Amino acid sequence: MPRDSRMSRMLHVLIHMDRHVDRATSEEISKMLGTNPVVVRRMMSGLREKGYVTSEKGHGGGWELACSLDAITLLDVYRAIGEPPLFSIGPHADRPDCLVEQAVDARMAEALGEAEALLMTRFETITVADLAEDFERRLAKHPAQDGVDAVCAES
Amino acid sequence: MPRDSRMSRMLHVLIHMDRHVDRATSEEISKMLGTNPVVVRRMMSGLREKGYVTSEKGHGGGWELACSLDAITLLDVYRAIGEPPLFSIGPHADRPDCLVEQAVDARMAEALGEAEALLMTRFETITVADLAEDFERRLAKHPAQDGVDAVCAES
DNA sequence: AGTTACGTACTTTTATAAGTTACGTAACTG
DNA sequence: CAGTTACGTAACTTATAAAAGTACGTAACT
Repeated sequence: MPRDSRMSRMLHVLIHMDRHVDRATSEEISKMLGTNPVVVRRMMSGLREKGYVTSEKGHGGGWELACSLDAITLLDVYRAIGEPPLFSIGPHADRPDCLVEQAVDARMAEALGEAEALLMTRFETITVADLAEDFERRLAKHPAQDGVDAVCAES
Repeated sequence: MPRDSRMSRMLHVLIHMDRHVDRATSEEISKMLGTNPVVVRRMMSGLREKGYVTSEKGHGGGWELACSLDAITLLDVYRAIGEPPLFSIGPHADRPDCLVEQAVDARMAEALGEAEALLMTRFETITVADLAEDFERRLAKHPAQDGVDAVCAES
């Protein structure tokens, strides 16, 4: 199974919307991400529910940022996309009968839980605005490519 | 894709081999885990390469523990099964052209890397013997089920 | 020689993220 | 108000990577 890239893609979109466009349709965003408008709507609906973006139907409709990027943390985005499973390792059975397995799984879960907690605190301290600044710094170091060309050539 | 449960299963096997049997064939182990002997050989081959178990062919052959459980940490087992990917979230592209994406992915990788590092240090401090002790404690609290019955009823 | 059991290349199955189709609804345009 | 644009969403299909399974080879013992 492919790895879940929704979080990375949503961050990508948020920064683009802040820096490069006032409003964008799902169609436009989907071209930027190299995907399909329906996929975009699906991914962005979680962000809308949390109030980070708004959507308008009909002529001149599309998506718009509803707040400043420094008001959105990576944790917010992670939650907005539905807190997908973090780890690709884990126990074999949900409720094993074997006591050995129970002991093994409990300790593994403990260690994984600590790692998850750390990741969540890291996500909480990073705002999307921080990432946008990272981007600006990268842009400054790539003077050869100007403006939009350095951005989403293919994505 | 199903979640990778090899680590949990290998720990399970190591503890069983220490407590309940001197030597076990892949066939026997596979019944314990509810799987196929080939799967067992594949999973255990990494442990053999690291010297934690030995295997013998032919009559009376099978698998045997080659060291004490307190000499094996969870990190050792994680490495022995080939250090599989830990996370099920990640970037969409391997080497994105877009500078926004690069900035996003870099920070995400940093946070994930810290979580991974923490998990590795936790794995390093836990020995398989620690898990075996956890198991003994659980067994003491379940006097109704005796011996092997409390172990791998189905697994 | 016959049997047991590991070793491994190759094939099949399965889980899940991603993508697609189809159709509904809301909002703007002329 | 008819036509067009664009989001909303359920249902279905595809792609892909991990895991499981099959087949056959080899080593070791009786």
